[in-house]
Amino acid sequence: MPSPSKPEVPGLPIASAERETGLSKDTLRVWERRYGFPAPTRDVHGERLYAPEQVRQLARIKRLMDRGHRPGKLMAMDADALAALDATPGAETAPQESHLDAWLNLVKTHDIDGLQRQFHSEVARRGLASFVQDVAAPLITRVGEAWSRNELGIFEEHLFSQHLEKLFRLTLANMAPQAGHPRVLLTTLSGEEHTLGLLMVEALLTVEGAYPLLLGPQTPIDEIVRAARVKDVDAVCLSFSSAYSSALAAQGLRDLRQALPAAHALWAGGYGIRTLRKPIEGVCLLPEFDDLYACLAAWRQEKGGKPAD
Amino acid sequence: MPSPSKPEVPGLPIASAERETGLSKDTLRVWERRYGFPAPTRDVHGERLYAPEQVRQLARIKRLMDRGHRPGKLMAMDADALAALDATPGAETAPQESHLDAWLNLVKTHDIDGLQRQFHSEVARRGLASFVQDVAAPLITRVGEAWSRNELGIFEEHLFSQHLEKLFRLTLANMAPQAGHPRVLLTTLSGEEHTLGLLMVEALLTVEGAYPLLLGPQTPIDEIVRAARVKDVDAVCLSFSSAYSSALAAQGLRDLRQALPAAHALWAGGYGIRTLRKPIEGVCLLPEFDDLYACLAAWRQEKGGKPAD
DNA sequence: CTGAGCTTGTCAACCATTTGTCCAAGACAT
DNA sequence: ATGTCTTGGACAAATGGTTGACAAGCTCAG
Repeated sequence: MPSPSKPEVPGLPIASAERETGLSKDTLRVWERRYGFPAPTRDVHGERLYAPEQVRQLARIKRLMDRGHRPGKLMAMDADALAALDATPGAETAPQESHLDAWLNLVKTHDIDGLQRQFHSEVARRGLASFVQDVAAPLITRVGEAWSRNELGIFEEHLFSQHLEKLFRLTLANMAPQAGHPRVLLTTLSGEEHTLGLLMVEALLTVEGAYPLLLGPQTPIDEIVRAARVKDVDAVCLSFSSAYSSALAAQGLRDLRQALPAAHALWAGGYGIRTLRKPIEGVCLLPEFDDLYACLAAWRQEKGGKPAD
Repeated sequence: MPSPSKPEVPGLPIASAERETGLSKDTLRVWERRYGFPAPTRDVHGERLYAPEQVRQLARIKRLMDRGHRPGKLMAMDADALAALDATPGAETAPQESHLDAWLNLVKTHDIDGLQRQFHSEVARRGLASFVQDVAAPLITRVGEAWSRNELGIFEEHLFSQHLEKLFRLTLANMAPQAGHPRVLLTTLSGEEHTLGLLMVEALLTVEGAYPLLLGPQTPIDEIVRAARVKDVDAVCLSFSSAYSSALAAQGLRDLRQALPAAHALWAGGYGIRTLRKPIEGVCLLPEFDDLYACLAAWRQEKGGKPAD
């Protein structure tokens, strides 16, 4: 049925071109007059007929114009040059600082409703990744400092942690499991109770299209090994809070590295390893969140696995 | 119910053809007179009977007209040429558009669970503002196009809208009411049923720290005026989908502007006003989402009001 | 930082064609 | 009678085309 000879569509009328490209009829005509570019054929009655290929190029030009390019330059380019220009991303955004103080006040005054709403609000506002790096992490630090300065009680600190945790669990539950790669087991060593670090890493991994497996805190080393084997993960990622002794962390990492088959990578993140000087054989240290991205990229390149999309 | 094998379908009367195709009786008759195309048989009394095949072709013609083609040319084509034209992709291009195609597939296959998860996931991933501009809006357009190409039924389109709406309502409910400025009343004029545009604007306003007041669709003009007065809003924002006639939109805006005290600003957004040429006195036209930001900034500067934080 | 000059989208004026709706008058069935 | 249908004529609105003008925005010296 699909005849080998293409039906060869004559072309789209100017109204269609306008709809498809978002360029007004006037503009289409004046471009033709000035630059000679959209050179549509004419039907028997002299009305314009734009070839689909032309329409596609016009739409591309429109997009580039919206990015700030000027028509005159674009018209002088051929299709290839336009395509090259089209593949260039934009800029990033910067975080805030004074905002954090306001939040600290919410914690101090036990305004849990306001806190919860602000959390949700901020996630929706800036996206999960930015929330983790630019809001949650700094805020946790601030709360810790405030606590050590005795401006906050344990009660407030726990309240804060619980609500932040609730937010992460709720948000992550709503996100698709993705089933992407790499598969990463998330846990902490015995003695490290803080879960928030794990949740933040889980969030970042999910956003990046990886497949995090949250095991919860305080898993004994032999159990971590068993879980890694059973779940066939690509990497094990441990989180260390600032309260954790860096010497203990180093020892634990060495022990785990020895017990864990080389097929599983071993990553470690969090404030607790910031003071570690020497690299540990076979362990990837991620003192900053950005290091996690680099680590992910490296794994994907090494594995040759496609980055999901 | 009736006999299972009944190829003997005499045809549909003109009233049915009108319902099926969306073309008025007058139009059907005048086409027959002028182009000779819909050539229905007649019953004993000389009344028109349209064959199902004809009705199908008429529906296709109607869809193509909605895409900017002119009736006269379409009538001159045979069924094959129409099918070819129907299948011609318009301006479909773009880098990450492949992503949108995946979503479109979810819609086509009624995978509502997957859709819902993907929605949540994407909001968390990129933040609400980016979701609105870079995902929801393009996706709505794509769904509309797919529908006009008959790749989607009305059922799928409604399912899609409902779930997207649900997402917005849930997300917005979780965000802080903010109580910021300006206070903006959101609604549509009578005849415009689409709510999604309003919800998207509500989302952007919320993110920007304004105070949106969602009134729901189809509010009569005098009621809008009353609501604006009672709720003491700074601006009224109307949304027009692409289905809304731009002439009607212009008239409605003029009428409302006249009835609305000058203290309330009047904004209008959506595809439906993209083709409006002349600015309307005292009305701020926002064909693109970015224009909303500019409009907000302008209002805040003019009012000298502090930007909420 | 400013002004001259170029760029560029929009609009007006005017014409031709297309096209949807309305109207008048008659036919027929309920 | 009343409502729906048919026919054909008339007409206003919309669309498309051409040419010319112009204001707002951008660029680039000075």
